[in-house]
Amino acid sequence: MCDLADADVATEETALKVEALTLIGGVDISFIKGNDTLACACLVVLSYPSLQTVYAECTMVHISEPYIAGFLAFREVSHLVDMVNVLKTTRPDLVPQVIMVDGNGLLHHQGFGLASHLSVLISIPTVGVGKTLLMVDGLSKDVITLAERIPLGGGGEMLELRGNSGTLWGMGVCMNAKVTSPIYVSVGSGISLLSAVALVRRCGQFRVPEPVRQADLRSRHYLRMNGYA
DNA sequence: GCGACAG
DNA sequence: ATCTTGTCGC
Repeated sequence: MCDLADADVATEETALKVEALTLIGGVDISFIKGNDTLACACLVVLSYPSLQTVYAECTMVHISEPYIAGFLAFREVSHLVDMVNVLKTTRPDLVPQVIMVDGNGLLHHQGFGLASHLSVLISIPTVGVGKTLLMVDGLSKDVITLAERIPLGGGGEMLELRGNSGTLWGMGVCMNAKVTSPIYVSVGSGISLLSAVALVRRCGQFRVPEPVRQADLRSRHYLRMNGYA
């Protein structure tokens, strides 16, 4: 028996071993209440496992595509790709081995959400982290209550997100016993679901894993600091 | 037709 | 996504 929390970060040959994991990235885009075309994109890099922010960049971006559930990638990826490319040329020493995205990966109508798009475009593994459940393949709110719940060390648990077809789209994850509402973890690419869940659970005690949380906090802080909110 | 709908 | 006050708990 092995504790899930100690599992490798991937099961493929190109396995990203935990021992090799030193940097985790996080991305998020925050919007302004009355503005639909101006937003702040943020990319952060945290040391692992200490979770200290070693890089944080915020940039105002022009949003040209509307928000349509299922098409989030068309609205946000280009800006996220830009930020990663800046990091690659500016601080190649801080390019993370994996990036957590505020959006789904496999948990998507076409099995290819924002996290999947980003991963492919930047050639870096990603983990999709959704805060609300995207109903796909028969998934619904009650699936959360009927789902098979697997207890995790630390008091948390993960809930299988299985659709009518039997497909395992992702996992509902509660960071610890105190967190009631789960986040929805799904594979972007370059990492297995169980490894993604194990990794997410090692990213703090808040409902949202630290990399995504930091990107969220910083992008919002940036907007306020520059007189938008 | 109706409901659901990541951020 | 964003708008909001107080409130409960470590």
